[in-house]
Amino acid sequence: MTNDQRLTTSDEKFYPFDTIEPKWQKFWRENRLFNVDTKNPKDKYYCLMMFPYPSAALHVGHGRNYIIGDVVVRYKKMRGYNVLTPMGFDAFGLPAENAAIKGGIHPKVSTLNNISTMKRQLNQWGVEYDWEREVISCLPEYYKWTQWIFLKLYEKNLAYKKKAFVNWCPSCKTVLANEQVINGACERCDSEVSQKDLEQWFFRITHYAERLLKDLGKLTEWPERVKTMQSNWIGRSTGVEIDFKIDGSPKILKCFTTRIDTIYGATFICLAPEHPMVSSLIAGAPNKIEAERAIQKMRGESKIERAQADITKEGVFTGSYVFNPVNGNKMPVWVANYILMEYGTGAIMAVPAHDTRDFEFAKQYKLPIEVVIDDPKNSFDPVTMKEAYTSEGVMVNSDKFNGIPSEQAIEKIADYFEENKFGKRAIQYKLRDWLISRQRYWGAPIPMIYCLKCGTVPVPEKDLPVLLPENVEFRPTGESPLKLSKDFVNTKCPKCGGPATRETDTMDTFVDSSWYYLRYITPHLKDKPFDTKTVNDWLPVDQYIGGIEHAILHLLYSRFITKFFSDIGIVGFDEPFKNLFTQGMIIKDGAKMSKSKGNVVSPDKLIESYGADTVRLYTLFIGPPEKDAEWSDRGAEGAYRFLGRVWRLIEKVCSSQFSTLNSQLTKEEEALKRKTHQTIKKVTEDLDEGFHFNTAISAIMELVNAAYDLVGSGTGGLLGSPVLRDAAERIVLLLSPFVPHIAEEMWRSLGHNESILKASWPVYDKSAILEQVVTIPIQVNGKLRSRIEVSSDIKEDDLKALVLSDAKVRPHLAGKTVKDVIIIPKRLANIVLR
RNA sequence: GGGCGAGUGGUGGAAUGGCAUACACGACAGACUUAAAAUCUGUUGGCCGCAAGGCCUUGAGGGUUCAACUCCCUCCUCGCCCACCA
Repeated sequence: MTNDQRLTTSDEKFYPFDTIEPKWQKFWRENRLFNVDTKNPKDKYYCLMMFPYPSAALHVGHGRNYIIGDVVVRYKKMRGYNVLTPMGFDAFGLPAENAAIKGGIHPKVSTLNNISTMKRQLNQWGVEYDWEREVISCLPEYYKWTQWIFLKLYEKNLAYKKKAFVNWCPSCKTVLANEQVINGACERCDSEVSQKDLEQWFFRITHYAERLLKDLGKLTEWPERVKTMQSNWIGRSTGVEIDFKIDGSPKILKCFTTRIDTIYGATFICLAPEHPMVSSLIAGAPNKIEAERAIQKMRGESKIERAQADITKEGVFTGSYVFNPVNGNKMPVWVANYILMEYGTGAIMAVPAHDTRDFEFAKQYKLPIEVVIDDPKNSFDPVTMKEAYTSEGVMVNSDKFNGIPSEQAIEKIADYFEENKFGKRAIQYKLRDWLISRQRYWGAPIPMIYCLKCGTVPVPEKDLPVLLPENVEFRPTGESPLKLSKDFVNTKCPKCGGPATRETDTMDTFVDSSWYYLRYITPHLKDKPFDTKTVNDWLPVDQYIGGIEHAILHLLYSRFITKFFSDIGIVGFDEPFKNLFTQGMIIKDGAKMSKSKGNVVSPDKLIESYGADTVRLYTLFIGPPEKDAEWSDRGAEGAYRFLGRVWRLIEKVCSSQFSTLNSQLTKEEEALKRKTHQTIKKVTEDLDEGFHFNTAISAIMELVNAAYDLVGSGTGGLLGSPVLRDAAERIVLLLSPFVPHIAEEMWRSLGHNESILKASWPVYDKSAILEQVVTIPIQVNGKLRSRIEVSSDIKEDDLKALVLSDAKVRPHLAGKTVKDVIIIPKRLANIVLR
């Protein structure tokens, strides 16, 4: 029997969660406790969870995101914030279309069905939203504005069409953005991605590369990890672009390098096989036929082959030479498979002595190696060198730059290049423009028209939305299914009225999700995507919560769109998300939950057996929320047991008679009061300083245990003490963000008439947490030997004396000299012996 | 190859220079019960010891410190991200 099969066998429930949960869910909704009037932004707090793609059903892994968000929302509400918490669906996308091809159900039908299932699940979890603001990206009232954004980008020359080698997924039969290619494979289906020369629409995100990078500095409340990933993805590097004169040609060959200090060691040039100058450079080569064949072969290598660092380097000499501007040396020009056309200028100066790849290539093709940087400890001989020396060092064989440290030479030689017009300083980014065309049906149509007379014409704003036709064949052909719809394709040119055709590609769904957080603010506007003033009142988002898998894609695109909106003056901020929290995955049997692996834990059954509060509590208690965590049904059972314990405690308290005021608290009452206030402090700090739900919950567990200790079994103990009643009320309040249904029910049982959401978060009393007596551990040379109880305001000298005379300590001091006694007030004493 | 993160009981984890193993799961024992479940009460890092107590223990090794899971150095293992990026 595995540890998950044995669930509670008792039919008896610890408490009637099956009646109280639906009851309070209905109550919260009917009383509109989570609905917000955006006209009143006083004390606003915008808490946003990444909206989901509507797949068949949610599992407990998805739940973590929404539960975390719901805790934040409820906590902030109790702290008096006006909390906006909207939800919607990222409803365009491939899975629905693939399902339609397989099962024949229209994507719109299956998507809307899935949405209603997911809404039911979200409701059952007790995660509440302002559903009046729901946005669904596949509906015309939403994608009209996605298309509008395209037009605005086009207007500003930030959307453009070009023919390019693009990533093509043969299984999804569509192109992919660079961000969607993982190790040369499709991020969705893992098929090997090939290259295709296609005419496609791009967004000029590179125009924003510098700002996207620089402004990461403003995002002080984002995880470092996400910022590092974005910064690596943008990949800024500074260097020099060198103009090489070609022997026997008036043309110039440009190369980018970050290591201009090694220019004297450059012995040849390498071009990417796709470099536009390749054909003219090989024109006069003696081995022209052979070279052309080799270059064709290199071009045919797939991205996945090319991406492997251990692939054998291949190259071929073009027959042409260029001159090294610093010394006039003639350098042969090669074509090599390790040069990428997409980066830099698609051509490099090769410095075999100081670059690992160039070294390998030079050895293979017996090209000269010239050392120009010496390691202060070693001197290199190009003949015996086993590998390239890529670190810094001292310049040698570099004419007037000899003897200076190489890192200084970078600046000096760059100046020298600019003075002599050999080239200029340049900045390169790894970030590429965002390819947004998709040859698929289930997406927002790109609002462009092609007229034989007028060329490419944008759809006028008044004609939006360009509606996605519903009667369409879904068979994937490698071209957009929209091409098959004559009614869609054939149209009139908005300029000349003549016959014209529509663009049939749809937009990447990441365009839909790059602006949805703005639509929530004024979701029903008919004449614009959002109202600028209201959006400025409510954004940036105060807390964004979602999965780490969006660290680059969605978060980078959203930042780009926001900066664009800021530039055209329709928003008054240039970063959309102030705080970002990325939660870890829930793992089952060592793997991420997925239908294909068959390790999905459905919340439905768990909620049926234990209730939503149990699922919530366990999900929050499982571990630090930013880390991955292994799901165990047994753990969930423990959470259920705890809620049963709390329920019975409150029952006991409710059925007791309470004396009004005790003149003098007993020792036990003092202890419970202190523990209560310490717990308020701990839980509040855990919620304020981060998302430390697991430790907050364990603190409440400790308080419940302490209360039980004092209640005793049966009727004795503290029952009837106002201190106990006070503790009970605080327990319910502290628990309420985590387990809202049971908390609401117990709150009413304790005699309150208003929702616990309207109650204030408890505040701890500073004087109540002070201990009059503290236990001081005593160490001798750092080893624990004894403990003593002392008054917390004891004087240091008195404590020293007590420590040295302690019965358990004295034997350890025998025959030794006390060198020092270290006292850390209220914490610890350490006797240092010689 | 580069970057980031992690490594603590049988398990999830707590402690960010000051009592290592909080809280929970599991296990064991007891109470209740005809019995079981549930509940309640204990015990539960390892070794030695009847006990008092002692010794060891946070991936390995070294260092700083009165004091190190925590800081520094070297190494090992795992995870994630990036990767022929010039």
